[in-house]
Amino acid sequence: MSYKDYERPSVATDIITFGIDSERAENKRELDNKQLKILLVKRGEAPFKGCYSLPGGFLRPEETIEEAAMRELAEETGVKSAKLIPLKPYSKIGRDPRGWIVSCAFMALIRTIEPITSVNSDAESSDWFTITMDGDDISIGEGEIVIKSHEDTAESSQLAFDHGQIIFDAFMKLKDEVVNHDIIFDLLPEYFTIADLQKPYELITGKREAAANFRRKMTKKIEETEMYDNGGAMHRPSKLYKRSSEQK
Amino acid sequence: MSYKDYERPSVATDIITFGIDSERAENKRELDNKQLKILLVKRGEAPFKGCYSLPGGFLRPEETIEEAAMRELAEETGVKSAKLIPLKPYSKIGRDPRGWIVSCAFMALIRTIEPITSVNSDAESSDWFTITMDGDDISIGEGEIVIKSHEDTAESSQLAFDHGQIIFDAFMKLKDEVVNHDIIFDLLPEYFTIADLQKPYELITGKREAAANFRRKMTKKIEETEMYDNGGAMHRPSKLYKRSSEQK
DNA sequence: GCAAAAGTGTTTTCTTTACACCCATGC
DNA sequence: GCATGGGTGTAAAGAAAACACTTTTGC
Repeated sequence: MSYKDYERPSVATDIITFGIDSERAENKRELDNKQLKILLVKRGEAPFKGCYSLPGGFLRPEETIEEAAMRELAEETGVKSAKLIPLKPYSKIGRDPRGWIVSCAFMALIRTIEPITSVNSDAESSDWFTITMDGDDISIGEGEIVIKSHEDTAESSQLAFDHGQIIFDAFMKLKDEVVNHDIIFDLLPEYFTIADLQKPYELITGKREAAANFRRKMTKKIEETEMYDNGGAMHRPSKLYKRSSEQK
Repeated sequence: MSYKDYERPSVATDIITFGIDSERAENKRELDNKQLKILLVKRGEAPFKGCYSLPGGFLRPEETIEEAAMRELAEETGVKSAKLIPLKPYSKIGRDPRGWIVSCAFMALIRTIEPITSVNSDAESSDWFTITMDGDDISIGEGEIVIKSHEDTAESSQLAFDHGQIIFDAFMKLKDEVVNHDIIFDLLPEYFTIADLQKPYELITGKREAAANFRRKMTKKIEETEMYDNGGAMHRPSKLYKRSSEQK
């Protein structure tokens, strides 16, 4: 019996894209409001029509899964440049009512959030949603979607398929990677202030850092430049830094 | 156009199994010789007939990829109990000469190395091979197979498919998990001495640890028992410890 | 007694934390 | 001047590394 005689599943990929959004503060004294956001699409077709889901789609011949993930992300959301990090395969029986579909999930990290440009036929609309963590529970948007760590996350939300589980797993992985590796830099533009670094760090790890100490912890990993940033704010302008070129 | 109209790849899984092997020292004064080993099978059929490869096989309907991995591991090598950790999907075009095959790779950790019992038709024989790391290069067996970090690992060895790459990626992941999480305990039996803990730790991280300091670093994570271990060795017997029950 | 490993204690060094304080900016 | 964040200094607390030393075992 050859391997070709086995039945084959469809292979899909789902992508959870993280980005940092900066919103100008109303008060010119204060810092920009930063938020961690993820990219969701509203499904325009069954199954789960009207639900939110992660962008994704099916693997095609002559492409790797990474290429498929980048292609789907661009098609459904217009995002073209991202760092891809493999998550894990999701293959539970019945996870997709359409049939036997295995999804290889990826996390994508982008440096700047651009307004959504492109939308293809599968998706009704795609948009950025704020994601926050409180303890081990995750909330998306204005409290619309909550993923509790100790529940069956696939069922407990307005999210399609097992995407609640994927989002939960991804957030935990992101947190782990930020703490143990230097993946936070993949969420920042080339030049950034130390506050640009600290706020996202805190949003993801869930821990407040003392500014003076955080600065020292990071100086090993960054280089200072001769540029300054001050969007007309009423306080001392901040030096711009970049990731140090060694030991990347 | 429905998703069903797309061509589908075959989905496989490959499993890299790590275990710690203890060999009685000849000198009754000395400690057991411990080695990190991985499980390879010698391929009995084309392609790559005669080459070594990771155990693995195709995903079947009505099972998850994790279940497929455990099933294939048991069928090809007799290993029945293991902790599975997802690696990543391997999908490069042409990675398998038989056709379009995507492999979801897993790492499996076992607590005790048993002699190989079962061998199915696909594999000519399966066996444990010592794996060592020197810098970023990895050697398998008695210097028979070497995987260099900066070469095209898929080509440079007697390993089938892209399994050299998978083994390399897995070792790096194992090292990372041992340093940053407490995954070393999944390679040990329930009760162990501190030396049982230290030697594997050093083999995987590639760093020697001072015994007194290593002990202190680990005491937070383990509990002592009232049992002692001394295989008739000419030195003070060691207390047996177990992983602490909290914060697992 | 001897060699080897088990285990404890102490000192030094480095890292993390907490907190006080000065600097620069726009209004 | 004032509020706010940028940035430096310093001391205390905690963790990691280095090293000396005692304990226990089988022969």
